[in-house]
Amino acid sequence: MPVVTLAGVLTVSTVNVNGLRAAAKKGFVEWLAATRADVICLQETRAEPEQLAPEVLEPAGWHTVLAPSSAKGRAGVAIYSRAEPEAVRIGFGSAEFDESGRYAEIDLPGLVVASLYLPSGDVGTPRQDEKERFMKEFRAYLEDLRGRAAAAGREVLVCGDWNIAHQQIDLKNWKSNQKEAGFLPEERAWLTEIFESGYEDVVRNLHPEGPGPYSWWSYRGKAFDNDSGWRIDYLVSSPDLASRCTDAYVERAESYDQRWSDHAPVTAVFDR
Amino acid sequence: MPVVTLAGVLTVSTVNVNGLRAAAKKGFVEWLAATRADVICLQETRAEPEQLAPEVLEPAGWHTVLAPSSAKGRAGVAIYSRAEPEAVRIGFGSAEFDESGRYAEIDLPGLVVASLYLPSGDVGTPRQDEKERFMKEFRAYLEDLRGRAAAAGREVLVCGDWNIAHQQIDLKNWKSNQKEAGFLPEERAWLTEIFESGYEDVVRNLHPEGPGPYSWWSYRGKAFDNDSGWRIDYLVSSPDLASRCTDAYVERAESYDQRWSDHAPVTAVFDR
DNA sequence: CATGTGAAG
DNA sequence: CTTCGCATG
Repeated sequence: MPVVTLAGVLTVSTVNVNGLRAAAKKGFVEWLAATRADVICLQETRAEPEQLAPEVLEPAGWHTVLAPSSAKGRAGVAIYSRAEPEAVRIGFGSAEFDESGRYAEIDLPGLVVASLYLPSGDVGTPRQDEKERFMKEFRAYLEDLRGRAAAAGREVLVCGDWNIAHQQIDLKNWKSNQKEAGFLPEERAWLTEIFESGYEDVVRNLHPEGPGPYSWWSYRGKAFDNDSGWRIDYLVSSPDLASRCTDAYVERAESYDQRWSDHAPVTAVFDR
Repeated sequence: MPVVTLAGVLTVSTVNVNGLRAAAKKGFVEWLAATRADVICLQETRAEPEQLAPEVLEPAGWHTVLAPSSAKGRAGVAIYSRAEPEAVRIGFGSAEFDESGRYAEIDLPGLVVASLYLPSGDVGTPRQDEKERFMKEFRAYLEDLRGRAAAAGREVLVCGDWNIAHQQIDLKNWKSNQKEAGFLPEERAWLTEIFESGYEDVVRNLHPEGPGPYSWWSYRGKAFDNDSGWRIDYLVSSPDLASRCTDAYVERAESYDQRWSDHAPVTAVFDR
């Protein structure tokens, strides 16, 4: 294991990069070089492998999995792992979504790690219907995954941009957003179901008090400077792994111009 | 007449701005404030009036005429004049092209000034057919214009991006461009006809020797730094006005990053 | 307000 | 290589 990681622990980060090409030019590469994470899940890569610079596509010391969307420039997830995956799977068995660059998972010893990019949705448009279809299908998949992983002696960690703030403490302006995609009652209830079904929100576990920590701030207006954010990026794990989480935090940039995405990395540390 | 202009002369500039909004941010506003021109013809404004900042739409001391295309973000011509026009006309009586933001003219005392943006064309595509249709219709209009203007006691000056280099001395790499739109034999012959029909190329009149002066350099490659340009922006005038032209030049930027368009202003000075 | 695409130049 | 429109976020 490379010396830069921490012995005895597993560190996992997830971040929606909002275009990996743009992020790479603005600081992602430096962040990648400095991080001590063992596994990194990316969302919204919005690139084909051929469009990526070598230091992004094949950074030294990392194994990379890319799952681009069949629609150019849209969605796309990736997983970077210092250890070589025992298996790689793209999609979750959905005819509609497996080519959409929204889900990939890898097997590591005793663990399945997934990168998820749930559709954003947009109330009153076909995007919201798409989000609902995805939620329904993915909910069933999570149940399936739990059983399969347990049978194989693996914990589960689904990291990504879930595009839903769960509770009032998960976004700054909850009152004005009750009818907006990302904080609809049915979306929140869907997350509640998942968290009551035996999956855990490891950041909230360690930070039961809000507000935040937020992981996304719109580029519009002064959202970042006002900390007018949303917590929509989660690391969702099976219970035993959750119980081994010793640290969890958002790597919020110090200033607006140090950002390389509208999301910040969310990182959790687990005892091995 | 404003003090910044030159007494006893009429100065006219023409420039393809390649997006007036972008140009305004990069230096067009400063150029406008500094110019001594009395009339300015713009092409490729690519904006609706509402999209323009006040200092561009209604600069102090200028009367402005905007002729946007009905296709958003495409083409568009404009005329800025320090004197109030006696009349304004958009289009040249063409069913196909009058809404396409490619022609506008104003009457000034003793003079008709027009801003023309001829289609660029692209060999082997419908764009080239469009260019040919435009050329045919516009050729007839020029004949008509000559007669009408003369009857009204006005000279004619048609300024703009004609998207055709006339002779070998009008582009750096004429050999490799003989089959490219903008230097096709039939396009060159069309310009020759116009110049032999009693319209004059005032810049070439004063600068019979080439190469150039070029007025456009592709953004691709190192065209500007290598002065690999084309002379496709012309001030085309009736003979009496042409005989009064005392100066004519291209305002080439000093360096690549001082440009605010891929074209440079072409300016001519006439004794009044 | 920002990232991509695609047409156009 | 650049502008702009549009879709998406």
